[in-house]
Amino acid sequence: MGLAGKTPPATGEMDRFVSHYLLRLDAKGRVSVPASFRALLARDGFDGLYCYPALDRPVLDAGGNALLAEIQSLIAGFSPFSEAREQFSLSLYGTSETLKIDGEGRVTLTEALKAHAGIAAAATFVGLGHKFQIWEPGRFRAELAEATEKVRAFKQELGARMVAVKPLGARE
Amino acid sequence: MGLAGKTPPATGEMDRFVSHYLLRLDAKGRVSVPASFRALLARDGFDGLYCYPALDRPVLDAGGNALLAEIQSLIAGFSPFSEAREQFSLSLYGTSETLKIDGEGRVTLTEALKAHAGIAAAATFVGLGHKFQIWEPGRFRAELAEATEKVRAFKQELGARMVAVKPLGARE
DNA sequence: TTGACGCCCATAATGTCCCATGATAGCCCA
DNA sequence: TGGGCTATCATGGGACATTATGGGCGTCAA
Repeated sequence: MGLAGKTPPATGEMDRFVSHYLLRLDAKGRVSVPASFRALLARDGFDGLYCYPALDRPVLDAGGNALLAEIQSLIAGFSPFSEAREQFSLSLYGTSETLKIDGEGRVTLTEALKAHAGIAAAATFVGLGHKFQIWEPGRFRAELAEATEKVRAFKQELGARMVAVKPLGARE
Repeated sequence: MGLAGKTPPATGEMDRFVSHYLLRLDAKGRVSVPASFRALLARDGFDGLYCYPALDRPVLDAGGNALLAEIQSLIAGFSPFSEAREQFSLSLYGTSETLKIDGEGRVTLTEALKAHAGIAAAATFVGLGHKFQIWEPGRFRAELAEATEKVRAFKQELGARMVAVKPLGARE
């Protein structure tokens, strides 16, 4: 599908995962998936939650068809029987879970998933646009601070460069 | 972005956020979004209010599709699974909120947003063209004074330089 | 049996919707 | 040109829906 509008978003609804939420796990190990995320997954036509441990950091990537499509295209980019393709398929598909979402909008993370992210009593769900991540709250705070610092530095550098290139009245 | 509008602006309507308004939060924490801003958001085809804490100052940036597009294009510049993309998404989308606008044109700022801007009892909405900002009134006054001073100085410098380069009023 | 997991209901807190009010600004018409 | 009439706006508050969370029971499999 194209970039142009599709299903008219309902009130305040978005076609991307945004914001972040801190949710607690109950005694049975269940966590509520934020309502806004659930709404997006439903609109995306995905029943359940596609989830896997991120390759290089202690966090879980999750989402619906949009995420699945991205992974698919990544793997499709490698030649059919290449070593790389096998490895990517194995590490992405092989460790993925399709979690069931119960009537109240909760999921139960597997032990492997929780262990990878270091999640125990609570989890932070963070929207990244086409997908979202699930972090151990403390680690999320640290990561957010670091990421924000990087973006800030980038913005300043960008701003400085613009001024250098267009000294006078560079109007948009 | 193009200058040409899409939907013909009605009488006195603008295709940019301009001017500033001081609005109070009610007991439930709601604030009215200035009517002229709402009209622009509606014309922009965005239902709700996209809002996030500014990177380097105690202010909130807000807007509709135009603002969203700006962020999206920044992130789209990084390759799908790159570290940079993940961090930019985390910081930009992760701290964003899509606030719902109620039937009376009000929004409820989240605690995180209010904390970042230092907003408690009132807020100043300031038009910045394709987006607008939400300030704590006192801070806005101070910032405005400072900015005005800077612009004044810059204008004088610019005027002097213009005279040197293009002696006679070369206007667009 | 003993869990692990599915499905159901209960509840407190929050968020959303709807209607009411006073103030303002714009408009029409004499 | 002035004077009121009305649509719009900012604001207040109550009623109701949704959310996150807790816990009860069966079922199916070790």
